Order: sequence, then structure tokens, then C-alpha cells
Amino acid sequence: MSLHIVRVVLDAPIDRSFDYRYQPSDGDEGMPQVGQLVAVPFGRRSVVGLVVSTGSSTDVPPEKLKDIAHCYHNIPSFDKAWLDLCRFAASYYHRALGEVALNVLPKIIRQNKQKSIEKALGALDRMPKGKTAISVGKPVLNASQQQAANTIINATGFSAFLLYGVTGSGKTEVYLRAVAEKLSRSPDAQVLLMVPEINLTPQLEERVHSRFPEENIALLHSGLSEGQRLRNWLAAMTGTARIILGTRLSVMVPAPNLSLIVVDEEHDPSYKQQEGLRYSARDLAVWRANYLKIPIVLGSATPSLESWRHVQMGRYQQMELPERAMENVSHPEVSLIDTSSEPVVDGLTQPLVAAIQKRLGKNEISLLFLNRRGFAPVISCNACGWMSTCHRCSAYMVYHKTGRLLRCHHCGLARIIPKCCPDCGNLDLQALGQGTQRIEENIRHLFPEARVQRIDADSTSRKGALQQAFDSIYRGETDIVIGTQMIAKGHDFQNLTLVGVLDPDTALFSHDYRAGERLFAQLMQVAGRAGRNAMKADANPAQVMIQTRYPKHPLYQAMCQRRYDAYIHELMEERKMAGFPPFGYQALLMAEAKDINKAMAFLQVAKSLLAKHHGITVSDAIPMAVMRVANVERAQLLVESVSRPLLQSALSDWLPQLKAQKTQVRWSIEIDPLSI
DNA sequence: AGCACGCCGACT
DNA sequence: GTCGGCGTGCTC
Repeated sequence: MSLHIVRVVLDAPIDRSFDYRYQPSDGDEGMPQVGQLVAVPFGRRSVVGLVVSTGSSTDVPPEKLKDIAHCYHNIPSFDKAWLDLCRFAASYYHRALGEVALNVLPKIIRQNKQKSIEKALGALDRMPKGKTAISVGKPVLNASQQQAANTIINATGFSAFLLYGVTGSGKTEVYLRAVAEKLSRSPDAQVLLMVPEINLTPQLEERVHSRFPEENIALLHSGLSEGQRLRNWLAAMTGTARIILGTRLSVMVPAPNLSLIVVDEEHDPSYKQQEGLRYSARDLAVWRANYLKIPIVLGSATPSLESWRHVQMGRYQQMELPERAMENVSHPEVSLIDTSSEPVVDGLTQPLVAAIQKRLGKNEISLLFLNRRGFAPVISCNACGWMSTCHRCSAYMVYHKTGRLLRCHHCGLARIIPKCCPDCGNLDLQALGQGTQRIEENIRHLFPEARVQRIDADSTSRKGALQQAFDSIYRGETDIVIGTQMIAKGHDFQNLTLVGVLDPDTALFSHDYRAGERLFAQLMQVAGRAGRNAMKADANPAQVMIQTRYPKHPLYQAMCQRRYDAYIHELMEERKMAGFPPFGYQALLMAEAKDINKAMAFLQVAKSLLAKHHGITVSDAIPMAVMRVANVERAQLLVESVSRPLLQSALSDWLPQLKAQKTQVRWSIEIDPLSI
């Protein structure tokens, strides 16, 4: 009598599978199939595993071989496409298959809570299955929107489209039209609509709901309860939900009839998972579309250089939505205030102060954008030059006037502000530079009658405080808003006609080579807050005023035209010269230890192990300036190559050698790091 | 990742 | 004399 052998992967960083025996018994539903979940004994405990193959023989000695404990026939099995997606992600990011596949499952499935699963499946049965694909209230598209939508709809096989258009150019309508068309053409078709974390607001959800009232929409984001996540996941997995709307984690949801993927704001850094499995949801979405031979739409006003390059190489097709094509939308005028000729007093120039004054007189809202919270970024001693540095990090500690605290924005360390200089005892300590708290104080002083609202991580830490602040603005109870990047996204404010940008220049000289593109994207987004609803016939266009010492810089020049393409060529040239992405490929080896020397020593060894690989460049081990947790020192090593396959094969050879190293150092590898 | 086994320091 | 620290090694 032949054996029934089931090969299973488990949620552990072990890059191999484990064989189990299947014993047929009365009343069960037969041999578990590939893609099914099973419960198996593993060591001293019972864990959930995923079946990756079945057979009739095994190399495992019989005394070691154990039986499958249970097979979850009630959960539909995962299809080959999903397994292959997990396989790709595992190999590309150099993780074990089981670690990837089981980690993306809802917790309730992973923890095998049968009663909750049964309940969710029951709820699913009662759900009506979308079939009619009614799209209601279709707005009329302009010519370029119509053309873009048609191109997407008529695409056959894999096609990637870069939909390039500023805020307000009508990208969302193009997505919704393509979605409507896909759903109406096939009764089973499913679409995946991905948005950045912050953009998945109830308003967007409502917009999709009201456009497709007959459809079940599976919402997937990190804010869901475990029960909701399970229900929505199962709805997608069974095809009950034909629209999947979610953040980066939705890229891994099984969807048997996926026929279109949309990635809105494809450049957004929140598509990159920054802990655990550090995947890029945008990149995985493109892989998935390619595998499934379906179209994918990447939309942005400020596309990533990676996508831009794909367009240049002919792999993606670019479609542009010109802003002028949208009726009833006015676009802001961007102007620069040269701070080398206009004196900056308390963070503000006279032209900007005058512009705010003018809005106050007309009962219009002004928004001041300053990406630095706190009162002042550093305090210093006038006598000896002491600066408020954090002793755990190399960063400055920020002066917060509330509570009279110095706080490190990297590690969270807080201390009472010293009464005198810790070095020389001098009493004359000075707050240098401007933070949002200080600007708020200055503004209240300048405009005592104005109603001022500050929005940053400090003012909104209380639950619901952010919503309250936005509500107050919506109700017209605010004249001047001061905020960090928190205000850049998602919210459109009626009657907001002036945006002032304070001190954006620091990003131009950042060590982070992506700082420029991020600043541009941010400025485009804040600019987009202005004037979207200021539709009064007699209204002047909204104004964006940027205070800068470098008005000739290509970034600001491009910003004046609100055209990213005027600046992206510059960025491309820089990257090409430096061999940075998208002209080169990177992996980052990070090491953590109590003693920095241990971490450094590990990285030295790691570097030497890589020396024999051709076409690979390895940096020196660099101790990290900023620590996350006290008492843990970090260091890193950057591995680069002009060829992705070369980099991947070097990693495949190298990482097992690192695993074999016995060391107290905790390490991890990140592929395509966003910042180094 | 868990979890156990195992071999050296301060405690009822 | 034991309790317990976490280094090392295995899990079908």
C-alpha cells in the first residue's frame, strides 16, 4: 500500500518544506490538495501549514514522519497564481516561502480559529454576489480621459500604463470608468484598486460604493478589525467581492478572476512596507499583472523615477491628462519669494504676510506648510556654542515649548529643557530656527484676531483630534492653518486660496537622494489643497507662495509650471551619473547588536564573502547615525549592481553563507531600499 | 520563529 | 546544593 505524502511550508524563517503523512479516515474529505491549509504537529506544538505539493514517497525516515492533524476543507484552496505570487515575493525578497505565504493571511486563519472562520463563511453565503455591474451617475469624461480609459479597456494581455496628471486632472474618473467596463464585460471579473495608506478615506470608499451600488467591495487596510479583515479577504478569495479596494497589503490578497489592477499615486512611499517583509506593493502589483496577463494602471502627478524609466524603455505606456482639460477646476498660481532679497522675520517674509492679510480681509483660508514640528529644531548656548544633541542618536533634540521639553524625533527620548548650558553654565540659551509651534505663536502675534489651527503629530496625538481640526476648517471656523505634511494629502478645503511654503530648502541638500522627488511630490500635494473648490465666478485663482533662497533651482522652476517632467529629467541625469536607481539596483544588509563593534565585524566578514562576485559593488560598513531603540546599535552595508539578475544571484549565493555564520548579531536584508 | 537541551553563576 | 541565564540546534 502506497504512502500519501503531503509537502508543507510553515510560518518560520526556514527555507524548506516539511513532509507529512496523510492517513485517510472515515468522514474526511480526502487527500489535502496543493494550496490547502492544514494543521500539523511541528516540534512540540501544532501549527498551520500550506500544502505545496503531494506525492507518494519521501526521503524522510519513517520514524520522523508525522501525520497531518487536520485539513481545512472549509477554506477554499489557494490557486496556483497566488502561490506563484508568494513564491516570487519570497525569492525576490529572499525570504522563506512559508514565511511570506502564511504571514499575509488574516490572523484568524493563521491562528486557526475555526469558530470565527465558520462564522465569516456563513456571512459570506448570505452576501449577494455582484453580477449586474451597474455603474451609476457616470460623469462625462473629457477627450483625454476618454482616450485613456479606452486604451486601458481595450488592452489585451499584460499592459502597464502610467497615467500622468496633476491633482484635479481627473485620474480617478479614468480608473472608475475602466473598472466599470471590466466588471460589465465579464460576470466574474474582479478588479484591485490600490491607494496609499492615507488616501483610503471613508469618502473614497463612499465614492466607489455609490458608483457601484450593486457590488460587494472588499476593503482591505490595516485599520480593519481581524473579523472584518477575514470576511473581506474571503469575499475577495471566493470572488464574492468583485472590487477590492485597499492599501499595500491588498496586493497579496487571492483573487481568482483578477482582470485589472490600479495603483493610485504609484510613487507614494507607503507602498513600501518598512518592517518585516519589506516588499514594494507597487512592484508586486506589476509582477502580478504581468503574470496574469492583465492591464495595470499606475497613476501619479509625480511618478517614481522607476516607472518613468520603464516608460522611456518602452515597457510602460504613458498617458497624460492635461489639467486644462478639466472644466470647473481652477489651478493655483505658484510663485517664489526669494529669501536672499526678502528678509525672513520669524520664519515669514513680508509678501507672504501681506498675502495672508489679504485673505483674512476676504474671509478666505490660508495654509502654511512647514515640515518641522516642535517650537525650534535646536537650542544652542550663546557663550560656548553647545547644541541640544541627543546622546542616543546623532540628531538634534527639538525644543517643544509645551511642557518645556527637548525631544528627539528619532528615538523619542525626552528631557526637561536645561535652565542653563550643561557645558558652561551660561544662562543665555537660544532657540534656533522655526517649528510649527513657533510659527503658530508668530502668526497669533501678527494676526491676533485670526482663528489659527495647527495640525501636526503633536497637536493631533489625541484620538479624534485630527478629525476635529479638519471639521473646524470645513465649518469655516478657521482662518489660518499651520501644518506639517499631515495636511498635504486627502483633504480638500473649501475656500482655501493661499498656500505658503516655509523653508523647504533643507530637502535640496539632504543626504537622501530621493529627497528632491519627495519634496516635489509634497509641494504638488499641498498646492493641490488650494482652490479645488473655490469656484466662485469672480474668484481669483488660488496662490501658492514658496519662500526659498534658491529660486533658480530646477525643482522650484518646475514647480512654478506645476510640471514634474521639467524636473524629472534633471533627477534622472543625477541618478544616471551616480548609478542609483533606476539605473542601478540595491540591497541593504542591516546588522543589529548591543555592541556596535560586533555589528561592524559581522558586516566586514559579510563584505569579504561578497568580494569574489563580479559586477557587484559593496560599500564599507557604516554605523547608523540614528538608533531606534536604546541599547541596540545598528550598522549597514550597501550592495549595488547595474544588473538586477547579477545582484539577485549574488544575494542567493551570499545570504545562505551569512545564515551559516554563528553570531550574536541580528541581521536582515532589504531589497530595493527607499532610503539608505 | 519557537522550544528544548545544556552547561556555568548567585541564591532559598 | 538548586534556579535560571541565553548560546546552539532541531523541527517532517
